[in-house]
Amino acid sequence: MSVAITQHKTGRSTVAKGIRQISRASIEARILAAAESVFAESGFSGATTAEIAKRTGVPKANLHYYFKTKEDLYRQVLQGILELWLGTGDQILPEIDPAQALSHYIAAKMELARQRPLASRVFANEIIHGAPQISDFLQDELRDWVDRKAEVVDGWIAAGKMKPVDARHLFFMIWANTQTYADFAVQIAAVLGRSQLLPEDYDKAGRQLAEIVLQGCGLKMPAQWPPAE
Amino acid sequence: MSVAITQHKTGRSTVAKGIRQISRASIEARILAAAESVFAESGFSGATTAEIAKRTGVPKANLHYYFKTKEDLYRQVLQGILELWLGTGDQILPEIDPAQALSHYIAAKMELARQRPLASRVFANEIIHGAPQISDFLQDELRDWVDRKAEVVDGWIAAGKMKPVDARHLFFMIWANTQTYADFAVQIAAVLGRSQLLPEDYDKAGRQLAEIVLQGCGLKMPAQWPPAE
DNA sequence: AAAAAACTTGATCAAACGGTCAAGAATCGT
DNA sequence: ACGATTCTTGACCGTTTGATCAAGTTTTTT
Repeated sequence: MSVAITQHKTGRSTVAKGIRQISRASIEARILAAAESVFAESGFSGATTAEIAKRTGVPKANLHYYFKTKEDLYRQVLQGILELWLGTGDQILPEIDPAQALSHYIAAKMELARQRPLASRVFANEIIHGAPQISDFLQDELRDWVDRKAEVVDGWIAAGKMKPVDARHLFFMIWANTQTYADFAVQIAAVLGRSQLLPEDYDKAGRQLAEIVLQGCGLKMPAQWPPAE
Repeated sequence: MSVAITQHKTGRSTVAKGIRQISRASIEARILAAAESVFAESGFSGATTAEIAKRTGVPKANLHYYFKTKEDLYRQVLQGILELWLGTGDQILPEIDPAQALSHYIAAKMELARQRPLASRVFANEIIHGAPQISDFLQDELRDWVDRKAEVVDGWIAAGKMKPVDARHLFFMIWANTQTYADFAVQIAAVLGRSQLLPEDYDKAGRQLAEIVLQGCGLKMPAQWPPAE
């Protein structure tokens, strides 16, 4: 019985603690989402904690309860974005067909630009202003990532599967092109005479980028576009 | 004699006025240069008039004598940058060979990224944050520019001089790739394991971009790279 | 030479902002 | 049930910043 009670108690408190954790995680997530949109719109300096609090729907003091400083909040927003960055490119492996791998990567990056343009803009802003918070990430994780992927590409080239190109600049090309449709969306929309970019714009951009990149690497477009999961 | 005196006076005053204008233009140019670097580093919100004044070497109050407000100064910095933007691409004309025209354009844009990275960053920052100051430019001048150039490209395609590609997305591709080496220089340098980008990096990037773009358009690289003026 | 115009600059101000605090409300552990 | 912990919030504070001003200096005009 004491065991039962203890179990009951333990069960109750565990559930309660679980609920509190979920609730805490939930409000933190809401703050982070609001912060991402404000940082994307205004940059780090232009963003105000008051605006982030307002979009979250909590008083400013409450926001500072969950995130000590604005910089702290900004770092955590960036953290989530960096995980997105390295999360793509899992198909770039020696045993995969290069045309398949590259078109898959391009499609995934373009999809990210379409679905998470705010994240892309926060990232871009951070880099443009000298990457004060993420220079370690760039020099360590990202550089390693590129080194590994470049080895794969070089392997394809050595095996005669594609034309010789500089693998690193190839990645820069794919990054630049896909991110430009998130970061510079207003410019592209203006030139296209639209108020905002449409799904078909991203689709066309991704397809043409894949066509030109693959062609430039001496590869054939896969029959299916966008490539299957 | 009165004529001579008058001439002398007029001469003196004209020269004096000329000197004053030159002097005024000179200090304004120094302020604009300092402002460009501060806006590039910190964005519009992050930039302070105190820092701009400090880099110019004048008291803050003096800066406000020449430029009424920070926004005013920012607009004039942008103005100069927009003129750079439209100043390239003069070789994209119906009668020019497409391979020649495109490789020339790519080289010119890459050269701009190398020589005016601050300008590129100020521009990028403005666009990322919604282009509050230059949406008119994007919708009018830039859109017209692209419309005209796209017609030229479409003409080349119709004449069978190059493979059919979407001309607008082709320009977006060139812009994205060249500007990325200015805007994201710290990221690219980090991935390449350098402290900063070297001339040879820009050179390699430009050459590979031209190779891939031209190949993608079914064109041959010109014998000479970078192309002659 | 003297009045007018243009320029310089230290001091100052009001607004905005990041962050704190204390007091209270809600929830949790036992 | 009740003390302890966690959370909420309006009020408040020190700093930063864009901008102004007034007093003075230099240059220009006549």
